[in-house]
Amino acid sequence: MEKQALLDYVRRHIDLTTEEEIVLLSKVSSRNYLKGQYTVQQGDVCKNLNFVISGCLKTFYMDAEGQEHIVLFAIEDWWSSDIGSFVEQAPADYNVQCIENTSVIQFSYENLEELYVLIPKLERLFRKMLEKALIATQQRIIRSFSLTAKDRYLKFKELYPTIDQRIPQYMIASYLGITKEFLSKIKSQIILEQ
Amino acid sequence: MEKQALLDYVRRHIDLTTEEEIVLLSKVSSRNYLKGQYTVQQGDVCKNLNFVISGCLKTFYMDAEGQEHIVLFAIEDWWSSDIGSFVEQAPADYNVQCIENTSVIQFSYENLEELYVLIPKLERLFRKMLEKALIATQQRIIRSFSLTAKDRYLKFKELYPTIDQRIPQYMIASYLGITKEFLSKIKSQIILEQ
DNA sequence: CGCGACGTTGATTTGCCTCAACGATTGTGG
DNA sequence: CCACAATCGTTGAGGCAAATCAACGTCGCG
Repeated sequence: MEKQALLDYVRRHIDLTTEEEIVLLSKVSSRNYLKGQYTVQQGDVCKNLNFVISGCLKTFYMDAEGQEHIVLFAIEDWWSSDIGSFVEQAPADYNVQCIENTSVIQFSYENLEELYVLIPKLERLFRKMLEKALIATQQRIIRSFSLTAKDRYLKFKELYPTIDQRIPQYMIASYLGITKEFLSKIKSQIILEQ
Repeated sequence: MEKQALLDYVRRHIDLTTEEEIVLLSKVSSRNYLKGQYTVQQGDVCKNLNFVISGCLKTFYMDAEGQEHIVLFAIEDWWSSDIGSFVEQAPADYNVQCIENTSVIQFSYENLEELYVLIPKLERLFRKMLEKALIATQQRIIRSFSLTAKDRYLKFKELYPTIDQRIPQYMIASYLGITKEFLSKIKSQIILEQ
């Protein structure tokens, strides 16, 4: 069942006893979303931290002009939430929406706080997850400042080949910080080159 | 002495017993750097996580054209390191350099790993620190995509008024992802407006 | 079939960069 | 105490990457 994928993930980072694994699973729940559904909306408090079993989500900011700016994509084995809203239990700055039919394991804020007490090793798990997320996010800032749009796109394909093939181009453009028109021009230019 | 500032910081996030505080302090060391000195250089393995007591550091990436791109500034009560290099104990992508004479408390990689075992509560402290860092870094990406250079500068001044007054403009320009010339033009434009 | 979602292409505009020259300030050694 | 270099900031001319706007193409689906 779906929770097995979560256990596999956890076991790659920390060692839990069988009892601890049972406690962990007793405090999470699984949920399915349809393509297009939101798991968080700007202004709401983000109640869950989601571990993605299958499918794909985007976390995005909607600016004053109605433009979407994608903070991150999440696919299998990734975490998805408005983390600021979740940890502060404050209104969300971002929207999180399913790009495909999506299955997740949910940690509610209260249950996760309980779990940290029941299984202190989980602090370590999430510390490591956050380290990775921070490193990746810093690298993305550097890429956005030191590379041209074309090179950012090529790097994106290199880093996330599976995502590139699954989602519409206009979302990739948003993630890269460019318009869909310009990404289209970049792609035709790349095709001409080879 | 300097280590008091670290204790104050720790106490704001977790509760340690007196014994634990003593253990913690026994595993860290304080160090002073002069303006211009590096705490990490690109290619070296980052051996320490630094908690800033006084002074200011910049973490930056030097690209193929020799241009600096600033990942973050760190002042009093902030953490400074190439976190990717530190957690993987792998060659650093970034340089960390002191912009002022700087005093830090250092956690060596080995001592921090020991400390996580001796005082598991520290996992929680660093989890929270990383949450904050990730949230701030995500917000910076959104700002860099949704705001003009001028608005990013105004936001920077709003978020980090003390940093703005302490460091040369060309570093702020680098942090904002623009050239020093263009920041100069932005500033003169702002002055004209009021 | 026809509509909506997504992608393409071209003309024009613009935000920001590059390059170059020129201050202003500080520090340093003769 | 002054020359001078180094460091940092300013200003202007010209150029380019990417945005905007608009029109059109394509495909899947109710």
